[in-house]
Amino acid sequence: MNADQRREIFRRLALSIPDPRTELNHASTFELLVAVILSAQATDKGVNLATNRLFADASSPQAVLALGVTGLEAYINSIGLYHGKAKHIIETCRLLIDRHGGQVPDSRAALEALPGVGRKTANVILNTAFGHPVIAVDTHIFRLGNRIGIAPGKTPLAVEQKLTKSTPPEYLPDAHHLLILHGRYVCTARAPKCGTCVIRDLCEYKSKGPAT
DNA sequence: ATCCCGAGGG
DNA sequence: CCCTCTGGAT
Repeated sequence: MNADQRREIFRRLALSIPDPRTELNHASTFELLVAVILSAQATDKGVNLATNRLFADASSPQAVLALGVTGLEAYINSIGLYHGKAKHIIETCRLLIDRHGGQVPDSRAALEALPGVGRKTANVILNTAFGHPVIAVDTHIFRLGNRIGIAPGKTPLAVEQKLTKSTPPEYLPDAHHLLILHGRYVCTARAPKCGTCVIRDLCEYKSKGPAT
């Protein structure tokens, strides 16, 4: 796939997705961090259902820490992997207070030092909250990179590096959300909606059905 | 490589 | 029923 094709793909995605932002409910960077930790192997819809109640009662590191693991679990036990996530979030709140004055840090190293925060979550915060031109490679973007052929790679990190290198600079800030939303609603894991896909003719996926 | 682990969709 | 959902820690 060449540079012109990549630019055309992002141009069309930007036209079809006018508001490329996260669908995770949040009113602060701290709330976004908690929501992104919860979103691992879970749907945004399910996360929002839990965080709507959680953030109404506890919207600061101090308030969430005060809930304790068991108290926090009561809000998030409808989400998969909730026990581990509760422990991580409580520990993360403690570190935010002890090391960062209760604020969410804006460096990759400091973010990845927080329990429950790996490269993907750190990249989401850096991009969404702090405007850094980085691309968080989640399950959707990993799938699209390989399926479309825009950034094939065996690991999420390999896909991220190819995307970072090959994405037209003007699309880098929004690339993460353009790709993830396209993956969520059109280029789905199970039965991709190739019939209504705006980049169908530029895609390398071999199993496309007939155009509609 | 394996474990964590609930809800919704096909 | 099986697969998938904005992964991370061990």
